Amino acid sequence: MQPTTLTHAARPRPPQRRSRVSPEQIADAALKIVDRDGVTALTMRRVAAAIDVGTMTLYGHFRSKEQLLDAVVDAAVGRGKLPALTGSWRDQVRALMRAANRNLAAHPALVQIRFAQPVLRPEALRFGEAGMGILRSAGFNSREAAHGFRLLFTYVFGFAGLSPTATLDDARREAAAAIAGLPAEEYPNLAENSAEFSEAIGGGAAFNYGLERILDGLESHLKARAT
Amino acid sequence: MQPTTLTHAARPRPPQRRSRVSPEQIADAALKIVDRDGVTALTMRRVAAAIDVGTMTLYGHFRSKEQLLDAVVDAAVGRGKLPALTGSWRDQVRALMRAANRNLAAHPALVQIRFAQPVLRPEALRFGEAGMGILRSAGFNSREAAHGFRLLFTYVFGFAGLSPTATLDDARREAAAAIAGLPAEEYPNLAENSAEFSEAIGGGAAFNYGLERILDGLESHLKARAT
DNA sequence: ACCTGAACACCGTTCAAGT
DNA sequence: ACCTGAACACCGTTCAAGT
Repeated sequence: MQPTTLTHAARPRPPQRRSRVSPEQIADAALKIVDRDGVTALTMRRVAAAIDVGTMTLYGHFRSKEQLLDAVVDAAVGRGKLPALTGSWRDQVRALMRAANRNLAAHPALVQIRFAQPVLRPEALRFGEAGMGILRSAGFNSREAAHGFRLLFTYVFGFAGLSPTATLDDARREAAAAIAGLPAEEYPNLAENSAEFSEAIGGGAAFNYGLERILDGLESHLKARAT
Repeated sequence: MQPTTLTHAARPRPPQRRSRVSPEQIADAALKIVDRDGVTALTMRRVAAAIDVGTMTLYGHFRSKEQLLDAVVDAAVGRGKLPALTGSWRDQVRALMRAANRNLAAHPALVQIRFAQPVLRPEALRFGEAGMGILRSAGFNSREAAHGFRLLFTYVFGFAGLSPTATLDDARREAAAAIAGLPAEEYPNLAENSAEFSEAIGGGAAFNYGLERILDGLESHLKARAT
């Protein structure tokens, strides 16, 4: 857009034919928008403007916005590397799920995208591969490992999806305020445990409590089968 | 719109001043659209057309589309009655969660709406009230009950969110196809357990397996605390 | 060959005018 | 007082024209 002065390259053809954009550049720009302003802020026009390109140029790389969203998921998932997996199966599952939770927390919009369209792309399936491997090695049979992984995946995913978009403290205050507005006779248990209920709507302690209960449940199932 | 002939009411004032619409009528019409065509099909213009009213009339009852969505959630949640709660705490929690799962399955769009905006409305909080009551009575302390309910809620919600929008069989076929397309050396555990992995992505058996593991985990925590 | 402005068929919502 | 058409500032995407 602005006149550029390239001192090191004085070629006969037009100075900068608009540096060709790659699909990766586009996906990165889209991910940045989505992380900063949420999934509703992601429009083709805005992505194009962010990389200083005509809107229609994006359609040379992606057939539709949906396909661009797939690429955004890939970009975000690929960025989160799997953790080192050592120790007991329980240690390994814990590490894997915490890594997934961290990655989803870093890219909250992933969850919303995931809901609109199931993600069965190679990058995302690495997570399933790792989980199935741990559970099979631990002694779960094929069906149990599959269901067990699904349980863990569902929890991690649901937790991220339910995580407040505002700050956690604000969300807790809102929850407490909502409970305070209820008739206490009709909602005695919420009224009595309002602070704890509001505290548990998110955060690391809540995540870990749930994860450990699930691991307890899987472990007791494994032991019951062994005897 | 069309000229109507009202034989039974020949009043001096205009024949049918456009029967006044209530917020409930609007929310019901919106819920019907959302259940039939998904949340992306829900537009103010379409809701208005469905009840044969000018688009702007809706804004006489709801300040914004977001507020209308809140009312849609209320309408859907209010329709699903809480089940009778009898038996052990485990029986009661199971019944409650299965009812919630059934209700979310009946209104898949609820999950998407819920992700966009936390739902802290009285109707929705009845579910939390019931859950907290059961867990407190079972002997969990305030903090444990809150975290335990959050775990259960997260699971039920996540399960519904991850449930395929297409038919379950189609989704399973797609998952199996995606795994078949992966390099087996890099994804050995998915390749070996492809059938079970695809089976576990949804359905009653998968839901129940996860729920029972969570209940196992909560129960072992309760017993450990008792000793 | 590659890029892209104009245009089309939609949105949610404001505003001013209808009755 | 209640209702609502026109208009505004947006969308995703098609199409035809630019280079």
